[in-house]
Amino acid sequence: MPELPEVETVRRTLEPAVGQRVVGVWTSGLPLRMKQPVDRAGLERAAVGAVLGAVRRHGKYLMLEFEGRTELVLVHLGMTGRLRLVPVREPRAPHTHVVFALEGARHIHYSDARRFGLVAVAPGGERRREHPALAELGRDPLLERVGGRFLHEAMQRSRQMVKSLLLDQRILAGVGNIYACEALWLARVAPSARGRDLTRAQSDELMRAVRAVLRLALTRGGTSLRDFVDADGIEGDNAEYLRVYGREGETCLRRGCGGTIRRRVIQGRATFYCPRCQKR
DNA sequence: TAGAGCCTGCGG
DNA sequence: CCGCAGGCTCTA
Repeated sequence: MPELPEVETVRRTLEPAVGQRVVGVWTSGLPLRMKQPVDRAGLERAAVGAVLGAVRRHGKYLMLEFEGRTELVLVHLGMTGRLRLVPVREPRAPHTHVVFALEGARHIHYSDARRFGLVAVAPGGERRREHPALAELGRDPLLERVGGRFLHEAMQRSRQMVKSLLLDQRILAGVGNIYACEALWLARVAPSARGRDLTRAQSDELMRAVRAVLRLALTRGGTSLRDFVDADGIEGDNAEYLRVYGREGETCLRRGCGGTIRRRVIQGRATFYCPRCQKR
């Protein structure tokens, strides 16, 4: 479900909880990603009794930092994860796996039907990369200055298709299946092109396109195709602005193109593109 | 570096 | 019933 714009939308809507003290933690006991049970004792150590100091994000990961604590809570939404600020007496929605009880009027609920997500404890500050999930994370296109030169060089080291390289979180952190398709369309690059075959100019263009589609989606509160809602339960509007994703068989929206959008599977992921205006 | 696997829910 | 889903990880 969630790529960078959706995760950033959740981060922003979670901000009202900053400054509030955590008074308790509850976990369902069911395992999340890779059948890892949530470390309830770790969550208590990291959060209970402390004030939420900040909610940060890198790529698709959220980091909850607590004042005076050396550890942080790492959250990844997987495909169906939701992090919501709900009224204290609201019952837990189905598939709720973690609750942070705050001393104010609202609690933080993490729910995740498919349980592909992650809620874990990691070292804080500079040592956070010691957590395996963060160790190899690449550059965040909206938090760091990332140019076409970086992308171009990273792509030289592989012979994968450019679509797969955009999804590789070790290069750019935060791009997922929807925005990879959208950025490739915007940059007029075929998803099946080898990344290492892109010129430096194409890499510049692609990097600009990546940033553009992420930024635009963010201004619309993210893309809600089925599951995504922000911390207040509100859906994003970006789905109506997608140019290729999910539009198989429709006419290409590029002015004067007239091609027909196709769908093909690349590395197990549905890939939408216009064979007419996206170059190999 | 493909492919399977992890899970549940939805729509055809 | 079947295929499909916005992600990641482990395996051959």
